Amino acid sequence: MTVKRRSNSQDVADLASVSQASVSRAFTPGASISAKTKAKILNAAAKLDYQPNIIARSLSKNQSGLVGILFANWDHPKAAEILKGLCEAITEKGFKPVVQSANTLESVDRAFTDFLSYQVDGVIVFSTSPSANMSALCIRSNIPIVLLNHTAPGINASIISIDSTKVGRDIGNALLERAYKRIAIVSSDPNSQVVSGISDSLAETVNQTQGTRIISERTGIHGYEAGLQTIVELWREDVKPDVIVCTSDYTALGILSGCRHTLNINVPQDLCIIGLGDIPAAGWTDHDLSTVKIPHNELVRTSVTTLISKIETQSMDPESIKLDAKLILRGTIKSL
Amino acid sequence: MTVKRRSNSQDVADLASVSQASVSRAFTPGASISAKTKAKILNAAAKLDYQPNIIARSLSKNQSGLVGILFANWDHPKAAEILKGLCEAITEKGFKPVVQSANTLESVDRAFTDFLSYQVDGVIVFSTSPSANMSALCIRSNIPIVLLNHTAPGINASIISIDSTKVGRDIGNALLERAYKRIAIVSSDPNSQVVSGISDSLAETVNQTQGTRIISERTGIHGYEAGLQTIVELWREDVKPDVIVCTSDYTALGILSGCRHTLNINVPQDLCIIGLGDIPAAGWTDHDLSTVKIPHNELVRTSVTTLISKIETQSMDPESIKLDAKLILRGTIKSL
DNA sequence: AGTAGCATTGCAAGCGTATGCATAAATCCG
DNA sequence: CGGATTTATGCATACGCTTGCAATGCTACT
Repeated sequence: MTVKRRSNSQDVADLASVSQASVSRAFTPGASISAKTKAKILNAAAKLDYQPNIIARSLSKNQSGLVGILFANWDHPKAAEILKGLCEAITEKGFKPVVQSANTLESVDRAFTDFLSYQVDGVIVFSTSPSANMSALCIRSNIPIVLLNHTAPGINASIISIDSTKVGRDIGNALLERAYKRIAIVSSDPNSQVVSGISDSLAETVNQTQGTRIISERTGIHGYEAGLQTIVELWREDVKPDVIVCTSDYTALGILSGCRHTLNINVPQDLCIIGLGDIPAAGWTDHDLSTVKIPHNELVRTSVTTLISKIETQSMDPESIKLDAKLILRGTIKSL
Repeated sequence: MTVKRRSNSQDVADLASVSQASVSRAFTPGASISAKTKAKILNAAAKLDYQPNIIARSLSKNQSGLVGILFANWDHPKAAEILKGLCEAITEKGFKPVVQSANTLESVDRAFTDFLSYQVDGVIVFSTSPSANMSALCIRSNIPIVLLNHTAPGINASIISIDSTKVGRDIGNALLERAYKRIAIVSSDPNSQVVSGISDSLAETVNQTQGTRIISERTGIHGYEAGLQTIVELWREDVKPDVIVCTSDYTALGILSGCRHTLNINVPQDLCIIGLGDIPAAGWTDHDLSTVKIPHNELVRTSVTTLISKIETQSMDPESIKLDAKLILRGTIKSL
């Protein structure tokens, strides 16, 4: 079977007896063309099943309409939701998302190179751990970049994240009000700026009150099973915490399960548990986990809006936007 | 600040004192070029921070290296994992994934049009409910299309899915062996071919044994809360099921929770519960849900491999591949 | 009617790369 | 060493579109 060639603007022009340039203008919003010829052209185009070749358009307009999404944090409980949001918002703005998965540092590097090859107009990065080369890549690339819920020191990119300082303060205050004393922090990624922002501000808040303090901090704990194991270990210590602040809901649920089924710890009387993320399971009556609701939708939309506006204004000035995350108190913290 | 223009092959050619054509060849694997000039060119390219403009390449090669992913089923528990797998496999093959979210029928249509505009070389569709226009679009588009775990009647596309007939038979046999009698089927999407494949084959299997039968079938039930509610409703009926086959683990977990905490139903003695998907929570000791493990990784890899091979061989012949899904028996079914 | 002013159209030159063809250089073999 | 063959390079064109510029057609006003 012969491959049927896609028809191009010249074909349409011939059929409509106009110049190829007019066909182009018929498909360019706001171009100078009379209603009559435009109709004639659209008609012919429909007959030939023609639609503009965006690749070719990109070449002459020197912008591809492609937005790169560098996605590293696939384990994030809301990964799908976030990616969906990104893709939809990008599409809505008239661009197309090109997704690149990146786990290792080299792959980040390669991903950026690839993006540049594809002439993407901008890049959104979703990754918890910052990468050293990122900074260099941003400068070299000369296209706007937005980091989603993730900061990196001295980077030439816009940053959209939650206000982790406020989250830490809110948690601290909630704990102080309820006279909890000994706080343990359990986190996954030791390099996450959001996590360290929360714990720093939490520490600062509770340190103002005599007798309340952070007694231990564990990192690299990730997921339900790891949580289960962690609570067992923590409970072997001489000084046991009466609060566990956990930077992942899944881990927090593992801890909670360990308390209830393995160790018979009375939650929330003897131990308060606070997660992060507000995954659906956190709200299930079985668990009723206190947690922090992260405004993913807003984060996502803000990222895209910010990026696109930078693309359209050709601006490279980095911007930093912090959104509010709300502390949700459920059954795993004493009620006042 | 003046925008620094990206350097192009001509710039490199000038710097290396060769023709532009040679630069092109230096970046084309297998092209006719001497090692010496190639080195000289790569050297110059590095100095100028040059890399080929793939958009321009696409134009002359008449293939973009883009693969469209039409993703509708974002609620799928493994959505992120699947999308990650697709993106990585596609990248690995030297292509780039362009992701398009599609919920409504019109958006599917628009997505395809957009894909064609972007000259994608092939499309992978992940969606449970088939769309009528899909078929027409496939034919019109003249590019290979692969449907992932989703079939559609008379469609001109390759289909990669689990062997739902075998799953239904396996479940049926497991139930017969344990002398369960009254089966209820609870499913989410009434249009899913995989779901109907399972229930048809399950019905066929159990119908061979006197006294065992499917007593009710409910569709449109989706998620944990819906499951909770469904079991309450089912338990108000005169004839109660002693098996619930549920085409989503989340829903199954909701049902299970309802049994244990609300209705005090003895699982698995009085009621057997079987889910679909084997999400992590299904394996948690709290739940210990019997379910069907779907080989997502294989499905994903097979889809991509199939698509890419069709792209490379320019073949449009649809292919249908069925992979095995394993029934996993845990605490929610009687042990033999 | 004549002309200034504007809206519309066509012409042609790009955008950055690939590649067929012709030519030049290198290699081989007797 | 010379001619035949292979390999390397350059030239020029094509890919499908946009857009500045010039030419044309039209409207309105004096």
